[in-house]
Amino acid sequence: MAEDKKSPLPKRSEDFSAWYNEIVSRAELAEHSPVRGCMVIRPNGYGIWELMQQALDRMFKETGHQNAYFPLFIPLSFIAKEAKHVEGFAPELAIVTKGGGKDLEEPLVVRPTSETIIYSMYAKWVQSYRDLPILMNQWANVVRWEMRTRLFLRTMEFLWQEGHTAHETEQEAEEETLRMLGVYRTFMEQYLAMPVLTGLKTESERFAGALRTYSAEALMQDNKALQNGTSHNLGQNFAKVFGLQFQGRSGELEYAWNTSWGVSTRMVGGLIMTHSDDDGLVTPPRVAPLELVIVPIFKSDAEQRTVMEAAEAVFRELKAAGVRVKLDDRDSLSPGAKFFDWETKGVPLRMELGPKDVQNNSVVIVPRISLDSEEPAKPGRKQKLFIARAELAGRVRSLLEQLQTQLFENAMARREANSYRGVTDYGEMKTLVDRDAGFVYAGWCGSAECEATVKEETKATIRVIPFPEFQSATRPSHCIVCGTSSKHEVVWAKAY
RNA sequence: CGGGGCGUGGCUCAGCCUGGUAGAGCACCUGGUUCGGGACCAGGGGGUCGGAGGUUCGAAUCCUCUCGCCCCGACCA
Repeated sequence: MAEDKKSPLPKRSEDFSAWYNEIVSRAELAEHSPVRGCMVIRPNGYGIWELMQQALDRMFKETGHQNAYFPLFIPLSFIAKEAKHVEGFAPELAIVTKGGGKDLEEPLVVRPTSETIIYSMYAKWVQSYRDLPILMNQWANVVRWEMRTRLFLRTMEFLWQEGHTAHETEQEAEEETLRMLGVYRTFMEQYLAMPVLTGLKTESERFAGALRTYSAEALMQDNKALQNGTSHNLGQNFAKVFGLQFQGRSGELEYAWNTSWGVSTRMVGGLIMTHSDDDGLVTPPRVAPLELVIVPIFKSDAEQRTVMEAAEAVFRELKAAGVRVKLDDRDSLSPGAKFFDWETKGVPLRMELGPKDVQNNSVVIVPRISLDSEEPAKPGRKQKLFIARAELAGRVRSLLEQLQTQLFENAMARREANSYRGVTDYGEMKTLVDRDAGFVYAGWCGSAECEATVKEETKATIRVIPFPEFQSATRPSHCIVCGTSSKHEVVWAKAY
């Protein structure tokens, strides 16, 4: 690397928080709005979100869901109907009390989530078991009055999707809850290249009004956990307060079983904190608004003509092959400046195209992170791949896939290297949590007291009671806090 | 809500202590030379210093009030 002429990014290892903020800013993903706690999502950031949306939307449709839209305003009385729900959301509600210059008869809540309005409507639509299941999703914005905010990770208004379903039986609802958690996991692994632990949330971390909450938890590069998506089995709690009833197969009236599940623009923050480095943003190709950028290089006018001609041909070829590609023809920046620019912005592949390449009928491609599957870089240099023009489209496709895979493998290796299994000594756990070691697997008796003790003493919380495939070969026998017999192996970590 | 910090061209900030009506770097515009890892030269445009009030011949600078933002702690996708 050359000496930075522009002020360098804060080092990830020295000030993670400043590093994160600078990446969001320099990659032009988002910025603060004039309103405290809200964010403006800029095209580079929104482009990532759009690709996330497209992939998820497809997956939701494939699992039988339809999109709909419910209103932003919810009568305050609706929120108040479900006791736990109000209790959970009351502190973070934004409430509209005036409209058209007059006090409203009933205050309107700006939705923090839409269970109440949606199930009140489902109640009108459902008569019989034949009307079930209802499988719907909505893409929307929601507002939760937060005290402290971070761009993407926690803002007062954020974008998300919320799936809401109604079923005939508890079992169907549970299957749906788990199916959608599985969809999230697949999406996070395959698109975000982000390994996640899935499992059950403890009672204290449960969604307000749910029977059970499941989540997908990822480990960020500062070894803090990020809850990246949740799926709730709501039981009949909302059905009962909104009269969501149907006539069952045997004739009597029954309450429907609901689920809800959501992921938000928080995932963009998770993406940044999972893959990015001291050179800037790193984006997995499948959610990269730009997969490849072509930087032409030339000196004389004659060179410019031949190089630009070749660059345009390459551009057309890749575009036709379905690659999200850009030709950076700005004449105000030197090639070197463009390299830095696109690196900061996280474009997966950079193509350098100069007179020599035109001569050789080849191109140079530099991947944003180095690929184990390719010729290693010379010491102190970036990995440079020389690719024949004839093989271009195919090689680009395969490099993008390799990059996607490499990112997932790197993230997985990092998570595993920062996971501690079989921890049985509370002192040891405290030490691990204190130095932000990552995920700590330990036994838990199931009591809220022990959970609260740890939270108070270490700031760590139970992220998840992991599904069997994530559990350790040897199950812990005792609760790490109180020493009585262990009910579950749980994963502890400090969280966002 | 408690603690800390900050509001000065688009951005980052200096000037404030020791009042004399604004500066730098970056960015931007024009022209030229450049171009394989952040180019250079020359010329140029742009701010009344968060807001209100006060002190003073004179306020970015001193005083009072006020608004806003950022960071750190208790809640949350």
